[in-house]
Amino acid sequence: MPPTVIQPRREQLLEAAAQLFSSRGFHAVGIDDIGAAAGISGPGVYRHFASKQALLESLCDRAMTRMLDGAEHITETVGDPHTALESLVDLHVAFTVSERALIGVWVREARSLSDDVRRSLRRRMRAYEQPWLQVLGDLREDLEPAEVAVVTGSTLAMLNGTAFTTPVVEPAAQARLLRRMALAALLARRAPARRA
Amino acid sequence: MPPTVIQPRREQLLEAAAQLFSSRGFHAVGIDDIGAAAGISGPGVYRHFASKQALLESLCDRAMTRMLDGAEHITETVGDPHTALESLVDLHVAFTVSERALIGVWVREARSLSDDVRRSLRRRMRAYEQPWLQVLGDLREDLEPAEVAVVTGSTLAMLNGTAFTTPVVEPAAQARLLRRMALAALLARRAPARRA
DNA sequence: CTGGTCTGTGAACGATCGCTCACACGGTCG
DNA sequence: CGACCGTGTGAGCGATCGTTCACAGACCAG
Repeated sequence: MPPTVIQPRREQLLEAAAQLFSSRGFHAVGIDDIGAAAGISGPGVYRHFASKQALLESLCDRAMTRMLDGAEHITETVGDPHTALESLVDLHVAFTVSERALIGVWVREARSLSDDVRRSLRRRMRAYEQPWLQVLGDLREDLEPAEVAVVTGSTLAMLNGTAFTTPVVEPAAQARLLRRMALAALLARRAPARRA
Repeated sequence: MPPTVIQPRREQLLEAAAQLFSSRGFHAVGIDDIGAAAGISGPGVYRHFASKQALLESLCDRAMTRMLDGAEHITETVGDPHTALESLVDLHVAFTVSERALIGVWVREARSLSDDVRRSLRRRMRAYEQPWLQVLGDLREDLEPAEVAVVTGSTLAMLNGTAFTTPVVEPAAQARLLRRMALAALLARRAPARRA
């Protein structure tokens, strides 16, 4: 990606809104703030988006689309459940470091969406979790399906949680740590081996 | 008021605000909503709290106080680092199931606090994490202090994340699952043992 | 009864904010 | 050139909402 590319105004607005919504919250950000952050001011935003809600919807839709794009790519190409799980974890970890703002918006501001849009996104989210449930269900025959869902959801919550804290180690090291923790949490069975 | 009132009005308001803020978000909840949920309406809230902000501050302060109360109790009574870590995990898991609303408010609405209040709470949060860092630092000599902080923060994020999803298994089973996952994530070392 | 405090109410004010509108400027096309 | 269109602006409208205010009933003291 070349530095300082002149992005179209619409892309600038989405980028600015992602940052602002993620750091200050949807309701605390004004249209003027978003416009100003993108180089225009106030009502000029409405030349590119129908409403502030539409901006939020575009952001959440974008986050979900990017997640789904990668997830489908995994399940087709991998056979071994264990390596498939590792690939899923790697993918999501990479997503959390490259799309921090989008994750923050999705996790914290989904409540500000209209009911039907939120339902649609929740459905797509379940589709994203589907390969996780599939693979983990094969690897964890000690768990009920509902428990598999809890383990998956909690692991994703851990990874997404990095969007709320300012990174304190270099991204690569953080990614390695998160990968290891996620796999350990996903595969933790009863009576964990206490080392002497 | 009918004699159904057992809790003082102030407590009812805090309870109502916790539920509403957690489910709908601070900015999306009106003073009238809070009052109505507590049996009074509108400006009557201002007989008990100076402002809507003050209500949010009371809630976050309460969440932090309850967490800190238990955490100090642990580090004094336990010597073995491993059992101390288990106690810390058990305590936080119990907290996430008993105080879902407060956690949801703290995690998602801390941005709506004034700067000084938020700083004060962050400082107390670091105090809460202190025993975690201490104990985990002893158990994980393979990690830098910064990495210990990342592991601790990610684990807490996983546990707190349960406040965002509707529970799908019974609380006791969920608590067992979370406990196991948290300990596995905290103690996951390099090259996790792949069982044959 | 009189005065005071506590807790509640409805009405209204003031500020914020999302959004609309009339207008302006710079292209491109017929 | 004139017409159109995409994109920008400042002014302003309308609605929401946090907050204040004047007032009222309950209770208690003297």
